[in-house]
Amino acid sequence: MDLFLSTFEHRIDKKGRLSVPAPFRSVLERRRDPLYLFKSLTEPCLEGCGPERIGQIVDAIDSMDSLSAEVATLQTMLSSAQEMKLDSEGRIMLNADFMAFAELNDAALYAGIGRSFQIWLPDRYRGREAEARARAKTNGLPSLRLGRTNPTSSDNGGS
Amino acid sequence: MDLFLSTFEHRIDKKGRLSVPAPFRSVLERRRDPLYLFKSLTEPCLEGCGPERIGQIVDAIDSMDSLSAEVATLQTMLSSAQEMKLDSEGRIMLNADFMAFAELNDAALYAGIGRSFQIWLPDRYRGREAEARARAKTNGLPSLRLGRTNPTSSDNGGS
DNA sequence: TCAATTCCCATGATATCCCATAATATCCCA
DNA sequence: TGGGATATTATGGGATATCATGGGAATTGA
Repeated sequence: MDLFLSTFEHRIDKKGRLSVPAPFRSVLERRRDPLYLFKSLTEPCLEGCGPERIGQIVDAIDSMDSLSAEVATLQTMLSSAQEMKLDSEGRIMLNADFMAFAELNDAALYAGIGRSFQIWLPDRYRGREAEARARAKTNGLPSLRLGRTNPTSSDNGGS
Repeated sequence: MDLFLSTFEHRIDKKGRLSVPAPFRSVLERRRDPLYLFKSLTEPCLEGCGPERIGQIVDAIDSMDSLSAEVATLQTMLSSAQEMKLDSEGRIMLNADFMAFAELNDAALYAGIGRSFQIWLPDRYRGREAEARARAKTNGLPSLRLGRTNPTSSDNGGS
């Protein structure tokens, strides 16, 4: 299983182009997956993933009551989602909406979080990381049960 | 699986013409599908889709009690549906009924939601989006029961 | 005949393609 | 193991194609 891991900071050039980290590209290429980006529902960042997650959202909508608030939320995700075409150098172009939403200007930080990754304003990401580490020190770790999954545990502490 | 995703805002010119976003056009062209529009049953917007969705509605009606209120509702969708012809530049012309229903004047916002898309008055759409995002922040994300791939997975926090 | 469409062409903005380059990482062989 | 040779990567810029949009002319239809 190949995952999106580690962080990378890249420049956004005058034309709005942004290189996708080569390790992320090779994950997608190995799976012959296109890349999708959408605006996070909860944080000021963009989310990147492959088609399977998009498909899950589409299927979930079809199986739910179309008048529910949850469907509206999921539709909001899809309406901001976009299949990104990479140029021959492996770069994407962020549209104005994406740029404004994550408040990006001339640089972006990729943070791999397993099955998906996020794109942040670099300074904001580093601030959040510091906060998260401080919280871990005072509040202790979230319950993480690693290794041999015992029968009842829902594995992948995800996200 | 090619889907209608992302949002696009386009101008409606003095002649009433409105460009269909190129990515939406290429989805339809790839499938050699005509484009259908109809008035949403639940919201002040237009819905756009290919023939398969129209067929689903027809099938649903056929399988229901023809005297039920639901059938009358679904028939309303069909009776407002119209096959749109695109001009050589990929534009459609909205009739007066469609324009009035969605309260459009000189601009329209396309919002892709997977297998179909919607056409909104831009400001109204953005208001709805803001509401949905606020709701997601306070109420949390809909629990995406991710596929049938892995019955034990607690969804790893989507956005 | 008049109004409303449809066809065709023009145009500016913008995305995409293709090439170049510098820095870094990887390879290879002594 | 070292160190030069080679490949990869991120980045930039000019040329080209695509797209949204607008307007005039031809065509339809009542």
